[in-house]
Amino acid sequence: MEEYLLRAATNWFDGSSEDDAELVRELLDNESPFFMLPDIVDSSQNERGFSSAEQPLTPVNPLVSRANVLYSGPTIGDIETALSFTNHHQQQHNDESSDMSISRNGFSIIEKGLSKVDNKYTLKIKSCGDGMSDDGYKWRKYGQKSIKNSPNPRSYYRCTNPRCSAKKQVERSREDPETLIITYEGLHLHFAYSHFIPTKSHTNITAPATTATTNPHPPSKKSKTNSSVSQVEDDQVLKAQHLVDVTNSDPVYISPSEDIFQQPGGICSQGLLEDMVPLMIRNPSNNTNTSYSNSSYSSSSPSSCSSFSWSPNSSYYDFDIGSAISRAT
DNA sequence: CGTTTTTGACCAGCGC
DNA sequence: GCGCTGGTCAAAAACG
Repeated sequence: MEEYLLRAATNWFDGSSEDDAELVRELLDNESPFFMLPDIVDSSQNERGFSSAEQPLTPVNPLVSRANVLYSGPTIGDIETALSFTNHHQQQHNDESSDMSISRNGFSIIEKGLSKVDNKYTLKIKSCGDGMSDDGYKWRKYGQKSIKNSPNPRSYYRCTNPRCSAKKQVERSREDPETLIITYEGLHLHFAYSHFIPTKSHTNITAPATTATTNPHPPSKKSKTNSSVSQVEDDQVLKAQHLVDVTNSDPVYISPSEDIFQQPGGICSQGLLEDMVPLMIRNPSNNTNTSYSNSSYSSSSPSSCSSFSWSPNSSYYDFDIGSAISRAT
């Protein structure tokens, strides 16, 4: 299956770049700690999700249509709908099963929800007690800044996957010290690639009509460094968009509020922040059973792309999410 | 010893 | 131009 994907993916990139092929090979490596196929990883017969020729190709085709979601993106309305669903669902879930309930993890409630500004998602969540958040990705802290007139520093994180440009900032709300403000930026493309599954018509590459309206990186970057990062991201986005439009010259937007809910276990499939953010707060409690399991993966990297866990054992005043995650695991 | 975190320095944008 | 601020870098320290 991997060879099939690689061959097809190489075709998607016009076969002009070995780097592209290398990239796809890496991204499609099911043993990569950065990558998993969430729809099948929870197979009880195969801990790693897939490895044999028995894995049929046809079931992945729906993912192609789901890939169209990537750059059309959920709207705030979708997210709000999802959030309202989550609150209801979580209540039911807690009634039925208490092992992973949010309250037992000392965390929490979506207090103020999610907003989107300049293609950045700002998530405000209220922590209970000394709880800290872990959105399921492995982040590397690259900076911390004291904010004027605020006792709480802001921490900067990058996705540990070198191919991925996703970033987030975490700070504690000035108004409410129990509220964490997490700002997500960029895309978990290394995860998204997994869902660009080819079909028989995969040679039909068209220019994406949605680029202008869905480009996650508006030309508002300030610094030189940001510009270079933006360039890389744009490059990745362009590559991904080639993939997105592989099978459908007339992309159909699939509302996540309809589509993701139909997935077994409600697991996020795209891994894009636009999808991950609403999803991970929508369904934080039932991903443990489907979390990535790979003994070769470093013990310091607890996260799978679709797992979602809270890390209750951390210092409230340290305000260091990354450290909290590491310590908790 | 390799990896991750810390933290001061540096840089660019912005307002005055 | 200058100072402030936010974001990033990178060397040192800490960690496992």
